[in-house]
Amino acid sequence: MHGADPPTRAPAGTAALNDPQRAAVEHEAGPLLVFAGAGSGKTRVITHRIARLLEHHRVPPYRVLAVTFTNKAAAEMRARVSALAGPEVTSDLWAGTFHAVCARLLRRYHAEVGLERSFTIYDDSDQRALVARVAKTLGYDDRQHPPKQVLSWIHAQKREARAPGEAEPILPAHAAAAEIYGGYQRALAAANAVDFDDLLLHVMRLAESESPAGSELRARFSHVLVDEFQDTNAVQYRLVRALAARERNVCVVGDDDQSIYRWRGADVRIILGFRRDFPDAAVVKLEQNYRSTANVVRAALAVIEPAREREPKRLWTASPPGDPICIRGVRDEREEATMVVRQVAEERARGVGPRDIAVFYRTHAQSRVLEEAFRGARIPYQVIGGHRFFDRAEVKDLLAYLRLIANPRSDADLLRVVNVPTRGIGDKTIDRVLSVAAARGTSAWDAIDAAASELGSGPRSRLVAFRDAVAELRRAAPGITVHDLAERVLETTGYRAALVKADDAESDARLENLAELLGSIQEWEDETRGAGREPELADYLERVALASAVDLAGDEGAVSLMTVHAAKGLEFRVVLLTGMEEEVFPYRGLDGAAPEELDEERRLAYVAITRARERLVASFATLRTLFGRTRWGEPSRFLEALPSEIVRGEGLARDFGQRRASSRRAPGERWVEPEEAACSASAWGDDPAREVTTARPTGAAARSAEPAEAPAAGPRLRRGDAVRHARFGRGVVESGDGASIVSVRFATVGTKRIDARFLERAAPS
DNA sequence: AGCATCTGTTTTTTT
DNA sequence: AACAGATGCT
Repeated sequence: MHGADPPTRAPAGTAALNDPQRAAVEHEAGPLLVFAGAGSGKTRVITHRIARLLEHHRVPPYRVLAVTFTNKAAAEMRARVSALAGPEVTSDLWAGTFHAVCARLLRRYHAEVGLERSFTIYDDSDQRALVARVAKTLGYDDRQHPPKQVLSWIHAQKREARAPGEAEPILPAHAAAAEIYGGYQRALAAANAVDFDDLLLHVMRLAESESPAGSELRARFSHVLVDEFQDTNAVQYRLVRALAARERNVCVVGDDDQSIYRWRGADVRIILGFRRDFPDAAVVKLEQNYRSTANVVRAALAVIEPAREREPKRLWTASPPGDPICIRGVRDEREEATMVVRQVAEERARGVGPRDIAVFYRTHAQSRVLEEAFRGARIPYQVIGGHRFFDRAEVKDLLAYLRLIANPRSDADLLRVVNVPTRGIGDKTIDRVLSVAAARGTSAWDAIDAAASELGSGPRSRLVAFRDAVAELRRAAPGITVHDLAERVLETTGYRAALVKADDAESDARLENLAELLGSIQEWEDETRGAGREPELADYLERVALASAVDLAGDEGAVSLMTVHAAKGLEFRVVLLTGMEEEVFPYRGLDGAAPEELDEERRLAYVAITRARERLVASFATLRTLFGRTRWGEPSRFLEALPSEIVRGEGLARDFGQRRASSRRAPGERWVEPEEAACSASAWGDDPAREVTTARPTGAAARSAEPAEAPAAGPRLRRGDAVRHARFGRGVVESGDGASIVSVRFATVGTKRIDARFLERAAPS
């Protein structure tokens, strides 16, 4: 499913489907629930089923809705249906993520929910900024009500389809949050904007309503198919139920073992809800895995089986055992990165293509060391997700201009660019405009004229000039391509000129990024025309707003680095699973993990393992620095769970037992025998550097990177302690709780932040 | 207005 | 360790 690999294992054609697959494909009418184990040919079933609906049952393509987890998956589905049923039918097929499908429907039914057709989709930072602004207007202190927390509470409400008035204030702070929620929704409406949740909520409410649009929506699709159903939230489910209400031809496909998005409102119990709402649903279980070797399947089962509350099922495979699971203990994350790079080089030498190799980690923070190693080894790689291209300031600026042109009422965008580049529109002027807007309940754009009359002539003329510049671009927009519009923005706003004038390394980089953005716009326009549609600004902005990490990944011949979450739905010949230590994976936040959370980690590990077709290499580090903390790590319980007969390397369960038993090893003890550590001796075994890299640190003096337990720290200092510094003299600790850096107020030089090692205790004055 | 600096803050996972 | 946001300074 990743890259251009055709499905090689299960042959094409309906005849080649196995029994349950065929049952799911040929299921005639009415609700259908498919439990699809990892690698069980789920995508085949969905594509064959759609092709059959189109060909055999003569269902018009525009009456089929297929919801996928990423837009890339939708595109692939389209392509595969085309291959089966002919290309002409699939352009009218409705296929996309919940969000993309709803955005498209909203462009049609915008008036019914009080939006203009050109509404803007607010991303995370837009949302947070808006919450902060609303909270401030309502007079709330942002320390007492941090926008981030308020926003996440608002999201929690919206995921349960609760309007501001219906929200449940459990804590006192929630009353404030509820009020902010109300103001937030009003501000969105004034800005002709929606957030991600609104895309779903608006359409759900419409589809459940008795309005003409509601009945139209309920009759619109004769068949609704939902992939990755286990990660559906309450709103998404209600939406599906409503859209399928008329004909009840709803087919949901999922795997409760792969439910990994509880934290954003997905609820496996939705499957129970489905069975309640559609008691007559046919149930099909796809249990044969075609993707992976038997060893990989066994490993995956060993990890998932202890999970509570699983749908009874039995994943099996007819594949040969294949290579054992390779487990590698390394000293720290740097050595892990070295190991990963070598393994990749070895796989490449064996003829495995770069696209067939993936490196997984639990959190994005782990990617940096890996990236450095890849760069050092000059191996092409791409990071999926993480710090995104579209997060860069200059890219956001240009997009903000484009969004403002499409929808001038979008306050978030106006505020972002009104003084970028600097044009003498300062805080005072902006405050004026905002307070007029707030007083009238309009957007900032609509308040400009009224506000301008209250301003002095200088600020007024600058503000009006900005308004006219945007208005002029807006007039020009329909007549030119998106690319040319973006180009014109850079020219007429002076944005490019400002960067050229600055003439330093940073502005050069920014210009390059902008050139890249322009190039990608051009590329998108070419693609869109190639698909026979006229590229429109609104479509482009929507695509940018709703693209997932995987959607944005190029198809270059590069090794992919990604979080396990991003790997969902993908597969690779070789998977390198890094950071397999307790606390890292399973991830343990500050508070101890609840059992449900641990189960989610378990399912996440299951997803990770089942991505591998041929080979799985898992690594753990004795010492890991993450989020600025260096700590000892123990091998993950998910490694311990693996049966020793399918494992090679030093991952045998009894080794773990020994290591557990002796929490502190004897100084100088080697716990990695080189012969054992080498899963394939060729690349890893015969390296002179191995002595250094695989031996565990011999006591505290071995390296400069020390674990938190044995820091080379000065005295443990607390607030109020009197200290002495060689140069600054006497001082008093102002903050710091035993950490190595403390803040000290000196009599001589004022307050300094300083490493505790340079301090000694002094007698209290 | 704009810069620098400092501070606190944050890091699970994302449409 | 890295970042964003805020504050204070020029």
